[in-house]
Amino acid sequence: MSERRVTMADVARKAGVSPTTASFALSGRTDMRISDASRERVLEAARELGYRPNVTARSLRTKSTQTIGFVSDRITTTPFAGDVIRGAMEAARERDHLLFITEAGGDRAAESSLVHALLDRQVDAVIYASMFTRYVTPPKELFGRRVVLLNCLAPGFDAPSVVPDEFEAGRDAARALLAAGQSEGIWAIGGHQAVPATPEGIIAGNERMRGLEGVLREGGARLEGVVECDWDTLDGYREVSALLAAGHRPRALVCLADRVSFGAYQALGEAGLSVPGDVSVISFDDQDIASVLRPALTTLRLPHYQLGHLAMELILRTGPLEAVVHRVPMPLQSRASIAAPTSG
Amino acid sequence: MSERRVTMADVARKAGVSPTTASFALSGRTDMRISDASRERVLEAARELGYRPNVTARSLRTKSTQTIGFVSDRITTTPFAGDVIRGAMEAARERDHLLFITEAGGDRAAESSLVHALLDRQVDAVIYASMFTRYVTPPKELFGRRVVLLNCLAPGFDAPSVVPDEFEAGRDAARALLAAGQSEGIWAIGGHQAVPATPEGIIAGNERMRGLEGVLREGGARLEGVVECDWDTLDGYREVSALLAAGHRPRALVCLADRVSFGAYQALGEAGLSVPGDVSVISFDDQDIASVLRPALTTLRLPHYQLGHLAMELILRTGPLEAVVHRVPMPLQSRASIAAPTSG
DNA sequence: ACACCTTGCTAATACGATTTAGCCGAACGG
DNA sequence: CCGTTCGGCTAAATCGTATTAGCAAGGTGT
Repeated sequence: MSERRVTMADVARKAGVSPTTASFALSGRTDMRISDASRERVLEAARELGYRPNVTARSLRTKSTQTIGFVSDRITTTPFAGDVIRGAMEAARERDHLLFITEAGGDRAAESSLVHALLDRQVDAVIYASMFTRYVTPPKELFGRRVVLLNCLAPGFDAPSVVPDEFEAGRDAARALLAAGQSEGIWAIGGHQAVPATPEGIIAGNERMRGLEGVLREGGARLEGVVECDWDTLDGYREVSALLAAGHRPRALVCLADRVSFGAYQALGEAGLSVPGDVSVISFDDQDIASVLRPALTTLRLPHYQLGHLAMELILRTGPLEAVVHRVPMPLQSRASIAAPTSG
Repeated sequence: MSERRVTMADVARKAGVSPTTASFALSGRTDMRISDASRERVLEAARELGYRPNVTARSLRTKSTQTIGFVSDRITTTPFAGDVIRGAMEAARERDHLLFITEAGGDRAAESSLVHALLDRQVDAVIYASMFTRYVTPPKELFGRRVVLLNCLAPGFDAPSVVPDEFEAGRDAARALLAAGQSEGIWAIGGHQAVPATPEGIIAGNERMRGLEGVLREGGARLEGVVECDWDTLDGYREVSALLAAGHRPRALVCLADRVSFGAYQALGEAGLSVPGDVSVISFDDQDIASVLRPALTTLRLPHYQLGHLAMELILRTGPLEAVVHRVPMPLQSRASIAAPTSG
């Protein structure tokens, strides 16, 4: 890319020393003795010439490119968005690293070839990310490499995982409801089964439900019912409408995803029920719409940024990686959709 | 990263030829004569050993890293999202290139240091992107480099720009309204002025308005009024409420951004007006919520993916880059928010 | 006076590729 | 029979940096 860069040889020449001396002076290493005078002259020359080391050339010897690869199935979809990348990027920047971003779109062959492309460029490590929490089997090219799994689990694959703490989030949802005085007429919308149309239910759904039911039980309360539905707006709308049509009068809805809440709002509105006056609603994810809805939705936020940040931090930590599962808290976003039950 | 990679020397040894021969055989160059037999043996050896060239080592000589840098102010915000990156990434992948993604968060110093980090890694070119269409002055480190400006314009900076065709989108909005029979009581919500709170209005707003008014005029129609407001949901809600409270009865609303439409929907709903029965609504951007709203919003889509894709295509085209402005069409997403005017 | 350290530096090599220059033998033309 | 060409290969240099090995000068201890 255009005019020749200043090399270390240029700096050495200008400072009147050998490249070896220049190298040691610039890297600031003390195990080789360089006089203060020489060191000063080298640094001065480097400054004047605007010298910047060529990282790729350096990596030939040092084996470190200060570069990390990021492989994901899909980064563009709503639930698992750019915040993950941003978190990883900023953690990388704090340590002068740069991030290659790739996306395989769920195609195994593409995934392999992207991993190769990364390894060909000598990345120091790879973040293998999924857009919703699930079990994965990373491509064989990654075996034995420095890898962190982001938002996914791979039993038998020797690498740490970073995932949201869905279980604790379920517990917090229950606590929020109990704290508001809600203990009866609580329905869960979204269910805990593996729903083919929305595979994030497999892990997230089960954990959230487990946490939720546990705390309700401890608090002497229980779910009045569980409605299975796909984790999308349309199905949320349909299932809550059906629930109301069947004559049920819930006091609180725990929607397993914000998209479901959005559908629930519509169904409740059409039935003339107000949120949170007649029905409290709490859900999970904190997508963008959650804060824009009227009333604003109380929800447990998927900590996208923190997930990305922690994954990168782990990678940049020196020493070997331990195959541990790191659970990142899902903070409660307290907004306007929860209230005390009306005495009616 | 772990076990030693197979090098070209290994391949040459196994094939019983010199590294030189191996290099020529593998690169498939014909200007050096290699017998078919030798070539075959080299390729076979490479296959058996699973040889992959070390791109960073190669780049030392060739000066090409097959690597592009992406610098943006912010990629995570809603309006200008991951689709841009995806477009750029896929275009890169088609040509075996990889993308460094960076984000400066609007900080000039951070921007400079990120550009340095990219150049230190010998990127072949840089995409300089803005999250909304505006005038920029790229950091001086990029002068004289191979650069494409994405979603921004920099007069005096010798590089091509890729931007959405806002003007033509304005014209298409007017055409859609006229085609539905709407020619009276048309209000523009959002205005064409530079609104400090929402700087995307500076270019996008003006162009959209210019196109809109032009076609209306050609069609013998005109705007009944223009309401200035910030490009967000809250202000859209307020201004449309105020408009209705002042006794106006618009037949069609052209909202300059989807977020404004969302607020307009709320205001119209509260006033007992239905979309599109009483009032047609069309807007710009096609954010995620546009298709989820009831009725689904007709809008002109910001072609994020295409912008990213074209920018990368330009970069990977051989030959020098011409400082031309490329305008990418904003396709009309025809949904349910436009209808013929009621005779009332 | 001699061996021995210490200080402060440089020469040379390595990293993994590409590329230039050149070598050897066979064929070919006159 | 000699000079030239051509096919098929290799040696060596190069890219920009890091690192190992070693060298010369001066001081120190005995």
